[in-house]
Amino acid sequence: MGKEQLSRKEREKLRRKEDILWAAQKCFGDKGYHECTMEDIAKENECSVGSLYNFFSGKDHIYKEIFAWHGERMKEFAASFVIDTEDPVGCIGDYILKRLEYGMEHQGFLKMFIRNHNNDNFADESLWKESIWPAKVEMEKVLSEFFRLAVEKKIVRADLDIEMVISMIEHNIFRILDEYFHNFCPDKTREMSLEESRDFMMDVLFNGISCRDKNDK
Amino acid sequence: MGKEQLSRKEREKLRRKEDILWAAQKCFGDKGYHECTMEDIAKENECSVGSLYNFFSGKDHIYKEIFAWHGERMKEFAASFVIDTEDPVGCIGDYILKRLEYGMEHQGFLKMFIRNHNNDNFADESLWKESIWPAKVEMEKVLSEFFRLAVEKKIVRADLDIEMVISMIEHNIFRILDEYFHNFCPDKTREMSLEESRDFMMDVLFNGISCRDKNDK
DNA sequence: TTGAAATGTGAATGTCTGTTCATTATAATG
DNA sequence: CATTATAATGAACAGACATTCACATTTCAA
Repeated sequence: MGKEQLSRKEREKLRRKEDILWAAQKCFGDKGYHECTMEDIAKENECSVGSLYNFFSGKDHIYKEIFAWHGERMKEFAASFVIDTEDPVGCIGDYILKRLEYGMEHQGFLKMFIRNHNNDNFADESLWKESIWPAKVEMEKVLSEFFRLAVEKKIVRADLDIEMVISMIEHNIFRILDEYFHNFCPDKTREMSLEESRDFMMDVLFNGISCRDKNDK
Repeated sequence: MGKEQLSRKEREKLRRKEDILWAAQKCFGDKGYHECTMEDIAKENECSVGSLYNFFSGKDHIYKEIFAWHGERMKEFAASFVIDTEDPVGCIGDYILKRLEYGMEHQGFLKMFIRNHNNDNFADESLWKESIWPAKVEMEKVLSEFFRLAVEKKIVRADLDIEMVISMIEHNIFRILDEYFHNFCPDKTREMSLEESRDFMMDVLFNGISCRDKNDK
């Protein structure tokens, strides 16, 4: 990303755009696309409704920009992984933890993401296909490579459909974040760190829940 | 449910109500609460908008009735399970398959359910708490009992938080149904029966993805 | 300090859609 | 068939909200 050809003016404008995106992300995340009004966003950003239109052509433009922004981020995220051929399982653990951390840092977006995944909001196929799908593919390629290595090293069973396993992991990541975000059930004061959640998930995934032959693990 | 104290009139009225619920479920499922208009529902049900108001007080009343209806169904579903103390794992497999079948039979509702779970639509807490939560609890109690037995019989590891495992299973059920409903990725012609999906999920869950000591399972 | 360009503002506008209701059609009854 | 009760209809109404725009405020170079 060429950065220094921007004048101060331009940089300021960009920053203000990102402020709006941030505020909007929070609103969309909390309420969903339709329940979130332009006034909500304006209030969250401490500006007037009209101002929003100085930066974006409309509500769905804002919505799409949020996805585009994170699409880029996710691609960078995928590209940032280095493969440690000695320890593919460690890499997988790393990957999962980083995904969880990203989710925690961007709650608003994650909620938008999950909702959109469930086809909600204005069902704009292109939004999904253009911004997020390619990034998702990149990320899954990374996992895929780790698993290829793990199978090669006979750490992971060779008889499984790895794409399925990856899909399970992806959904599990959302499940964990889900449980952090929602508090449907405040009676369970399940205080678990992201690391612990990750470890639990990997324990079950790799070792299974069956007792081992002798006693148990 | 006392059934025969209803006159023919009343039964007809009830049937027409259920017709509307069915049509509405399809629309809400396809489009989500806000994108689905009363006219959509009327069209789907082949009647006029005004007619809907002869049976329901408004749009959200219809929405809530759908949840209430399925809440009842889910409670019956939970109550219908008989515990085979000899084979808890078989029971678990049965449970999962039946859940998948129910999901396939009620796609519209399932999509509504997932959306609502993600806090979308008109965020009416009471709807969730009153109709679905109790039913969900009942269903999870069934699974819980199966697992208690399985642990007792030393089939399943005793060192795991079973509630977590159940949560994983529940989400996996949605994941599988999700993949059946959506076709984001039409290149994968992954033709898998519900049984196969269930078996895959249980294989991974019980045995894990790691290679066994000698070779593999 | 000044004036012109950029940015901010919120009341006014138009559209979309849930709801109502006067009217028409259908069914039930004797 | 005549009469009454019940249900269906869709045009009209009302409110919510995205968008616009005329005007106010700020910024900043000269």
